[in-house]
Amino acid sequence: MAKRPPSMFDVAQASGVSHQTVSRVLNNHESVSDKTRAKVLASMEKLGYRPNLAARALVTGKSSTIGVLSYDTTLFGPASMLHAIRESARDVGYALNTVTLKSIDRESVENGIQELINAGVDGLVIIAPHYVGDKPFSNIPGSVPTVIVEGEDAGKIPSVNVDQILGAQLAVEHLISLGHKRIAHISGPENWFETQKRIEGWKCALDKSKLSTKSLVAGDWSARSGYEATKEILKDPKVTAIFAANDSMALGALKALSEAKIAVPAKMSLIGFDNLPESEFLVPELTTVTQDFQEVGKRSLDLLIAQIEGKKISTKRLAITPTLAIRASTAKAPH
Amino acid sequence: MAKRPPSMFDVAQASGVSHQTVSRVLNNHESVSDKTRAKVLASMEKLGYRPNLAARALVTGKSSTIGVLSYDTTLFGPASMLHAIRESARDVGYALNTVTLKSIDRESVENGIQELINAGVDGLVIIAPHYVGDKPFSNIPGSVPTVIVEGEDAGKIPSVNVDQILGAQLAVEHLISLGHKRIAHISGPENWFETQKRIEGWKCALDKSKLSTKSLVAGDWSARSGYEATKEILKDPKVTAIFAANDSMALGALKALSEAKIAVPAKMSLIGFDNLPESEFLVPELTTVTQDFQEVGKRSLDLLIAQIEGKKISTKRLAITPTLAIRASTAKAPH
DNA sequence: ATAATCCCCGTTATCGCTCACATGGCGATC
DNA sequence: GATCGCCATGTGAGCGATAACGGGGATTAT
Repeated sequence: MAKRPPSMFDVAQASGVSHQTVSRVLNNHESVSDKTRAKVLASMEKLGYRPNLAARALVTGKSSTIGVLSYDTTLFGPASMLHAIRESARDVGYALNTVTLKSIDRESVENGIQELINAGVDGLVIIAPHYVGDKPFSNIPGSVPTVIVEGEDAGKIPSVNVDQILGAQLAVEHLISLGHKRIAHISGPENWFETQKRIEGWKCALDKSKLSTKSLVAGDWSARSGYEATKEILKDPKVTAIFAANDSMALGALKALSEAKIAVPAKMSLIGFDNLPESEFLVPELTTVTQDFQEVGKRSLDLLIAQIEGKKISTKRLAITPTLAIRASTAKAPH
Repeated sequence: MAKRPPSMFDVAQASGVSHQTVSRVLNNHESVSDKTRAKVLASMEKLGYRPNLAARALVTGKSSTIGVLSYDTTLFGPASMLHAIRESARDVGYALNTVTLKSIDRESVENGIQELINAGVDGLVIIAPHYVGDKPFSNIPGSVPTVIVEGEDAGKIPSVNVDQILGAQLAVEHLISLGHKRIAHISGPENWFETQKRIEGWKCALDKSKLSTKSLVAGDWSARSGYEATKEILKDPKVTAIFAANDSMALGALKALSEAKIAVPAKMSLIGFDNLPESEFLVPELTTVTQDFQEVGKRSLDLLIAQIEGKKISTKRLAITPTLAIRASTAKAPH
């Protein structure tokens, strides 16, 4: 027999004031004398009063919830991002309503967005690492504050991105500086935003040094795909360095190289992307690019909250700078 | 100028019925003629009507949201679990409100629970891999349906667990069957539930075979800690096999063994726990224990929904059976 | 002493929905 | 043909909070 939990009226009655005064205390309204405030707070404590969020949401039209649309959250990147966003959101008093997509066709993206909007979120964070075709996110009502993370530009929606091109350039230029001439790339799946940017950075760095041979094999972020891709790459004996678009694929590459009895870094240099906590403990320790997910999460939430609170936003495009962690898997080119 | 979105009354007016009829259509109530139903649905479509969840939650007292209390969701285990729960929840029409804990003292656990309850969740999934001291979760009102995942028994709260003891036994017995006599264990942090269970399974298996030497070093799930722990273990030259309590630590162990020039599995067998997607591509491929997180998530949600809907629950303790994935990192003991 | 001004607090309406109950119509029953 | 009963629909209340406005009492100004 769960009896009805105490409402404002119960608290009001218990402390001999009106429910409105209770509401004022709750919202830290100023025009309440210290004495009554204390009285009300005492009654709230005594009765174990908890405000009913649904009722508040109904009347204010604000749910104090932000919606996050994401993709496979078992992957290190999305998981870290989500975690960072959650932490930031909690700090500013927002709950999270997360929808994860299984596939990323246009329809499921729109469904996910619709679902979140129906749930009454105050704002939207879209972790959109894929290209979804033309007019993405067209069904977001203009009234819903939105931030896009790691996604393609979508009109005037603010976005936060790690500078993927720069990250790839850092990696490849490091290899070039070590004297490598033929640097293969294991990319992510074609329809990912990050994939394209990293390819672009890789190509750009090669072009800058007039290295025209660009051997590219696409993976799917998994270790298995890195393993397979590397076997493919090894058909060209001139390749002396591999830039994998993430650490998992680099790990798979390591296995393929080991099976082919090609020493890393003596005969082949290898570089990854993401800096998994484990990467430092691979054999050999993996040189990789570090993205500050924490920072991305924090920044995107700042941007979102600013919109929700109706503040003017100065920067619409925020780029986070990645850094290179140089470790043992890269060395001077052989010869 | 965001004008007010259409409400039931708008739909009612547009289709010439009462708001109550609209409500009935919305909730698939039977006593509505096909003709009016169609008419109402058409108006809803035309006006772009979306039910206001907050209003519904207010009057029904149900939010169609379940709360999840979890720990560091960047770890593979919790992340997978969370993902599975989210999928299952969505399938049955529930949203998720997740709170992640930074530390796991009793107070933050209770705060987290309180926070979720205040938010009006219909049920609670507590992923509680730690021992939190006595009377954990004591502040959960009896009226809030709850399921504990991977946690210690807490009175009459239903729980779903992977059989960690069995998992550890499988691992250790596999090593024993290969002739290993001295099998060291790298455990997780002491205050984790899983740590204790895996230690128990390890000890139990050793006892069964009358192996009395039990060298145990505690790690913290990280690759680094596995690396350090292994260096410690190697001080005893009689150890021929290591059972690490998760794959990340096993990966760290691999590095320490490589540095000590101890061949795996020729001189040392190594076994992990979790079966990370990457583990199959380590060098050598890692033998490990597989937990079906998907299943755990699905089962726990079933249990929760059953409670929410007031059904009788037959099983209060659900154990999921782990399996052993035998790969290249384990082999016959040397000599 | 009277008017003006604040400060505190109460009254009433409202958000969008569901629940409990009332009502009208039509066929079946005797 | 009057009674019953069921089906389809409407009416009114109320969920628990905030918003807008109104009003008494003490303080200050005139």
